[in-house]
Amino acid sequence: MLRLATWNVNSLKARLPRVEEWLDEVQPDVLCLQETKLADTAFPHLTFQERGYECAHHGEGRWNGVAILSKVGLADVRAGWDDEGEADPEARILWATCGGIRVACVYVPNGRSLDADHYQYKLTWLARLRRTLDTLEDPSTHVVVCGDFNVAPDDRDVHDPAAFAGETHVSEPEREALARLEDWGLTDVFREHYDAGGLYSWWDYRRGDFHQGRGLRIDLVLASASLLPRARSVLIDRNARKGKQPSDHAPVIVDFEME
DNA sequence: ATGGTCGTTGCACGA
Repeated sequence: MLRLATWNVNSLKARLPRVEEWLDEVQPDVLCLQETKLADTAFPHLTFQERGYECAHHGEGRWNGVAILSKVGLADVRAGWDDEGEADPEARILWATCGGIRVACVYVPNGRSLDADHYQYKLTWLARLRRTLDTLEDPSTHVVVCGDFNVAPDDRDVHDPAAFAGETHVSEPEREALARLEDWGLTDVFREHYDAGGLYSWWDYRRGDFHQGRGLRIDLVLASASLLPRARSVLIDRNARKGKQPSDHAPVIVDFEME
């Protein structure tokens, strides 16, 4: 079994004790982290090496930052876009091959508001991700694209769809951009296993939203067709959202049956 | 109706 997880930790520096505790409990083989908010030189490699992980980090310092931790190999690491276009001004995508899976760890731009430049950046970013998938050398490879997509795929993933009208994370262009990734051959593993709404991965720190069950499901594990039938279980670990100094996101864990 | 809470080489801004 290969246990893969993704978790937006909202600052790895602030969250390191929680991440260590969680790693010891859950023991994923591969962990993708978003919003490390660290420079590469500040990444706590030793903390993870002690637990048997090889790590790759793509950071910029204050904001963003993505990492992949793996106990099952970490090969062909690529940070940022692998195309002829301009470098991304923000550290939001990292690739590595782990245990026979080509893994992309993504932190999709938030978008802020529908009229913001950042929203256009979000749409452009997602389209560029689709084009990157189109250029993968061997389309038969097992592929996982996981992370914080900042898009709720459908209204089941939103606690109050009416209240979100006109906001980011639920707009049709974003959902279409996500659907273009799925068109390539990726499937939202959680949705493949559960039809129910009301299961979320992010809750605003304010207003007691977590306690009140007001969240969004925006943290996704997308798996290629070859890998999808190997997913034995998928879980949003909402326990990790409880207690002292939690991230505002919960990890998503998938167990894949591998050879 | 409004604001609320986290994080950051913080004292405003992003989420």
